[in-house]
Amino acid sequence: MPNYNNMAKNLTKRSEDYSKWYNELVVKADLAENSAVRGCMVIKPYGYAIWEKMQAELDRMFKETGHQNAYFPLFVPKSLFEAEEKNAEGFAKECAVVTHYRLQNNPDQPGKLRVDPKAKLEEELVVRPTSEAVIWNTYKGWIQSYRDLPILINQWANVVRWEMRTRLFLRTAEFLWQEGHTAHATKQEALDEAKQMNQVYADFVENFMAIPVIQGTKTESERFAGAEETYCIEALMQDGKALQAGTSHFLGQNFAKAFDVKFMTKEGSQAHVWATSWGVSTRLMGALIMTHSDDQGLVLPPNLAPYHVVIVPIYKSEDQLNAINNVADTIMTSLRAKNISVKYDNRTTQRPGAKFAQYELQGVPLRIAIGPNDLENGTVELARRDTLSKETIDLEELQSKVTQLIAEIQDALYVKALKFRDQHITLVDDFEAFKATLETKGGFVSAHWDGSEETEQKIKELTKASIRCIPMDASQQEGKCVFSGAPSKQRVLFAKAY
RNA sequence: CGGGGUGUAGCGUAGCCCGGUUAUCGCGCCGCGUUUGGGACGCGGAGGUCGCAGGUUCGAAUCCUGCCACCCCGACCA
Repeated sequence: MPNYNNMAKNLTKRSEDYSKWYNELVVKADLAENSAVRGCMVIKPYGYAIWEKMQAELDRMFKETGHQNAYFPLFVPKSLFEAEEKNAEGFAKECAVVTHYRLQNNPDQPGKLRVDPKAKLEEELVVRPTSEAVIWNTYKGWIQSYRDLPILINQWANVVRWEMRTRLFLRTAEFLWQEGHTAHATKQEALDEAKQMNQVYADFVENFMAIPVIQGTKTESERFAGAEETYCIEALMQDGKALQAGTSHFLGQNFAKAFDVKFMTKEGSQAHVWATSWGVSTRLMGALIMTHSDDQGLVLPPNLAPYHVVIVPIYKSEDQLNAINNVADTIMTSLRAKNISVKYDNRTTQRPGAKFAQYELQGVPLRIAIGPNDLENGTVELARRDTLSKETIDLEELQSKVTQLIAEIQDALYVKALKFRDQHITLVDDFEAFKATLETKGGFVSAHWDGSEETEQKIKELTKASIRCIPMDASQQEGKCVFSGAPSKQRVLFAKAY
């Protein structure tokens, strides 16, 4: 029996039946035998359906907060890319670069192609690792007056970061995400926007994905390249490692200055605009898996499940199947009337046991089984995925029961994850305990820090734990740095992270 | 780019040290039949450049050399 739990806890583990498990959602891209394009993933329909649910809800939330969608080019001319120095420096090591625009037949190897040396680009194009450069270059032409502000735009796109090492879901070479880029007349407005969007992420991840998060700010060394402040949401996975689930950056005037984006104020003077950017990616699907899944496979919160309920018929004869089909039709009509999505699996090519196992692997929240006994008694068997419990209930109660359970499961998943997370936040005041906690228990360690980058680095070297965030809601408290003993005003959260 | 490991059917593997019939087994796949309340069973069948190139040999999955790819650990990172 493969240990699916380990796979759920740690997506990086390679194991006998690993592929069978994640194959429900994605497969590793197998592009070409000697291709350098590795660490990309193919998102299969079932996995993509989950992503679409996430997209739809985020999109709704963005629009509710006044944002609009737009789309910007994939290619960034090198000269634009390097305009904001810190940003360019931060991403330079992981850029894919287009140098040519044409292939031709290879005279030395008939039937093969080669890059046409005459088709060299005058200026190389960087495949966007993020879109600040392209977008700010564009905003420059859109902004003249305070009347043009704010600009509140989001784009759904793919980006490429040529990481040295990739991890399925968590760090693929190409990934899907959304990136919001806003421009404001005042510093305060931009700060409020960055915080607001971090709050939107926190709400989405907690309420919709049932994953508890901690909001905070990043230390300078963990900050986004080119940002003045990075807000983040941090989640804890079942294996005790932290995962950065989303970030929202206050960019100050760095990009406005780099791209010369100025506007005329009400008072008639020229000023640089203030900026934010914020994003979440398909990495959230990794967070979903590593937070909720168990030995039998995925566990999906109802909000994200491509279908809430699956109906499996159990029959011996064709007559029975026909009778069950009728009952299933009635059930589907009744549930769909309550906006519950239902799949009826009456394939004759699979046996019930195989179907049960498949839908558990897929994490479908509720399963209804209808068999000969149920036909006789006017009942169905209702099983929930999160607790793996089953009960027999009357058909008349089904609609209300399912409606109630869907809300209950969404809630139960969050509560369970929250309990686990809270049990894995350990307050620590000396370095020995700090190390011991990380070794034996994992999770977040809440400790005092003297605020110096040097201490942060040393701790990382010694324990592999980094400062995940400086929590936003933490109370001020006098203390001594867990490493240096220097005075500190607030605890921060350390953890080993993905 | 450093340190370690692995490449045999769609997936997972045995065989390799010690060279010798037609390359092993399981899952999956196809056909027929019996089955169907938790991943069915029986019988039959299809599927292989043994990572690639070269060498040694009467003979190479097995030994030698070179190359390539992938995995794990580091540095990098959402």
